[in-house]
Amino acid sequence: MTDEAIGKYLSIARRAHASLLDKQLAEADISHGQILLLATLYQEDGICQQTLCQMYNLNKAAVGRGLNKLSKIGFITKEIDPEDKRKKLIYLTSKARDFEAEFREILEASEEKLRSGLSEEEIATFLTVIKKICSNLGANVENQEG
Amino acid sequence: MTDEAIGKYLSIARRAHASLLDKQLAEADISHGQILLLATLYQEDGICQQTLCQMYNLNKAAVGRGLNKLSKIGFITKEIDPEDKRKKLIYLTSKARDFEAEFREILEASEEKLRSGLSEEEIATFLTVIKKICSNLGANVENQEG
DNA sequence: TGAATATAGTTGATAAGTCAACTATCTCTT
DNA sequence: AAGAGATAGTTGACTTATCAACTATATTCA
Repeated sequence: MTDEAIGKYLSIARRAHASLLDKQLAEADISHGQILLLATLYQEDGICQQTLCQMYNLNKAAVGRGLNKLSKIGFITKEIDPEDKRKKLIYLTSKARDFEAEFREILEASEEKLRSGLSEEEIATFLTVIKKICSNLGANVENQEG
Repeated sequence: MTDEAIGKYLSIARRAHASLLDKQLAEADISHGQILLLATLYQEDGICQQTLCQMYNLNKAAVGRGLNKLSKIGFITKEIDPEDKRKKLIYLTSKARDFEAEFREILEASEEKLRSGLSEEEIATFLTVIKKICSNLGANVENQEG
């Protein structure tokens, strides 16, 4: 089990973080599965689902269902790409835009909590290592800024 | 989103790792949800479910269901603790014992894959940081050896 | 002793993710 | 142009996990 340590802590840390996010976003009717999607759309909307899959190494079914939840709370619309009718382009609604500042605050607060007591150097190494782990596992995460 | 980096990579790495483990353990009818439980029982069985909850900050329903799966494939039995009839003590079967060596090999191989290309020092820092993150998140992971 | 409370485990509802099968559209090759 | 194969998205079945409600047993304390 000593040998299993990295996998073990990935599991524990991920669950704990997801729980925290769920609590902090419960009022907004958002849960952790929608966070990466929404955060990405705040940076750039009008993208298609496949793009989101690639950015996070997420299954297309997971992306489709996550977006459906955002759609149900009126945060996004899907429009068929006129240039390729297989694709659906995802656009944020004004309701989503109104939530952006609050969303950022919540995310920043949770990231602060995660990082508390850690030095800049430790965090930098951690990020380098976890990216390498992702790539070792075949999760070719799109590098949108480092 | 730069600020969200740690949470993002925790999610990506954990999913990728779980997928890998599922593939490697599929033949044995085991999936990633049973790994921490089984690995712990190989170290020490005759413990109760609550102990497993505490070690991994896992919900008791999750532990109960994970153990039910191990029970279905004939890997464990549950016996009521004669000293406290609320508790059920979990024991490995001989079928589980027969699988131990193979299980260890699979786990070690997956951990090797995770770690490839990383220095001892990077891994040490990574483990220190992720443990700190767990504790920042309130996941008070029991320290069974470091 | 007996009532209130705490603890161990189970069950039901729900969320998030995987895989595989499916539809629809597009592209490539001949 | 037509058919084969690739790509985008949806749906169904399944796994892991959460929370809340429940049962059963233990403990505490009045």
